[in-house]
Amino acid sequence: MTNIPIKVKYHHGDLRTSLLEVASKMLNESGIEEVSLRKLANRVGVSRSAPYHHFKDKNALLCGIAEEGFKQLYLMNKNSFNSDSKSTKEKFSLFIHQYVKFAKSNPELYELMFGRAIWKPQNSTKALREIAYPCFQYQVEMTKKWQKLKLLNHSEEDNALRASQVLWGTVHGIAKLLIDGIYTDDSHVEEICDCAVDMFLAR
Amino acid sequence: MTNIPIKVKYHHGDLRTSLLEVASKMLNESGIEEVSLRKLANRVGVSRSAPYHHFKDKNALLCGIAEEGFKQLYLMNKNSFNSDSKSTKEKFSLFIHQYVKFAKSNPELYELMFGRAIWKPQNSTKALREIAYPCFQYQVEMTKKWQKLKLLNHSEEDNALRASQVLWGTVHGIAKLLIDGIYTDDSHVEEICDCAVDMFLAR
DNA sequence: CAACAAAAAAGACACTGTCAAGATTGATTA
DNA sequence: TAATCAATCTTGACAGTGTCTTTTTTGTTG
Repeated sequence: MTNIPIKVKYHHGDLRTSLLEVASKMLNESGIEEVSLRKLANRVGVSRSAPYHHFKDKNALLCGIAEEGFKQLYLMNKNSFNSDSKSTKEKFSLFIHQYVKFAKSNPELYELMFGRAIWKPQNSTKALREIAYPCFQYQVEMTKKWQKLKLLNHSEEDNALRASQVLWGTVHGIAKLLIDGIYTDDSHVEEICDCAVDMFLAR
Repeated sequence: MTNIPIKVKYHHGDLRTSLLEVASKMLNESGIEEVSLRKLANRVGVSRSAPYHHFKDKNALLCGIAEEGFKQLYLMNKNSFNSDSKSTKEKFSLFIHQYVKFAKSNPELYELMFGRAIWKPQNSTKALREIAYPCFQYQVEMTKKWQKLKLLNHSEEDNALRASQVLWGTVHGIAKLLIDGIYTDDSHVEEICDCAVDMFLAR
C-alpha cells in the first residue's frame, strides 16, 4: 500500500544491496564524479554514516559496483566464445567488437572497473580480485585457442600470456581513448574494430 | 643572500610558471590525488585564491601541466622516427617500446595527459588542444609511412587513420593496464612490447 | 603625483569522506 | 516472557576541498 520511498523503519532491512543498486544507477546516470556517499545515503533514505556498517569506506563500495561489471564482462566473453554457430575467425572478430561495445555502452562502469582508484595496491577488495582475475584469465584461454589454430599473425615462440596482454591492451586502449573523449569520432568505432581484427589475423 | 622560500613580496612576479612547476613536482611525487590548489598555493607561498588570477580553475591548471607532457611525447616520437641510423623495422619497434616506457616512467603525468578529466567535452583548454592534436597527428603520419613500406600486417583497403588508431590503442592500452595496476608484473614490459611488435609486423 | 588595473589576501559557502558517541532495534538466551 | 547483546542507524564533529566575493596591496601609466 505505502511503497513511497519515505524512510519509515529504523532498520532498512537490506541496505547493502540497496546501496549497490542506487550507487550503480547514480554512476550510470551522472558519472563517478556525482557519486558521493552523502548523496547516495540521502537517496536511499538513510543517514550519511549508515553505509559504513556495510562498506569499510567509499572504495569498498566502488569495488562492490565493479564486481557486478566483471561478472557481466566474463559472461559476455564466455557466451560468444562458446557459440557453436560461428567460425573461429568470427568469434575473434566478435570478441574485439563486443569488448569495445561493452565499454562504449557502459562508459562510467568501465571507467570504474579499470580505473586506478580500485586497483591501487591496497585498494582492491579480495572479493573484487576473486571475480576479476578469472575474467582476465579467460582472455588468456581464448588467446591460447586462437594461437593453436594459427589464427593470429605472430611467430612460434610467442606465448599465449604475452599475446593476450597485447590483444587485451588493444581493445582496452581503443575503448579508453573512445570513452575518455580523445577519439572524438564515435561514429567510426566499428571501422576501428574491423581494422584491428584485420591487423591481427594471419594471412 | 636570502633565498629562503619565505614569501616576502606581495606580488610574486612569475606565479603562473611557479604554480606549474610546483604542481608538476607534486604530481610526480605524490600523484594527482595529492594535488590540491590549496596545498599548492601554500607550497608556493601564496594565498589560496591567488592562483585564480592565472588559471580559470583547477582544470585549467591541470591542462597546463599536461601541455608540457605532450611536448615531451611529441619530441620523443619525432626524434626516434627521424634517426637515420635505424631501419624502419627498428624504428617501429622503438616507437612501441618508447611509448610504453614514457608512460611507465611518468605514470602520474601520463594518467593526467590521457585522463578523462581534462578531455571531457568542455574541459580541454584551447592551448592544450593545439599542442596535443599535432602530437596525435604525428602518429598518423608515422603509420602512413609504415603502411607505404608494407611493414604492417593488414590488407590494402585499410587507411592510415584507422591503423594508427589501432596502433595507438595498443600502446595506450598496454601502458594503462600497466600503470593502473592491472598488469602487476612490471618486469615483463619489454616482452609484452616485443610481442606487440611481432604481432603487427607483416611476414 | 594621481588614477587605474592587475595581483594577492581574507572571508565565506557548500560540498566531501570519515570518525566517535549515542539511540534504536531485532535476535538470542536465560 | 524478560533481559541482554550485538547489529544497525543517527547525530555531531572535524579536516579537507574548489571557488566565489569583497577588500587590500602593489606596479604602471597618464
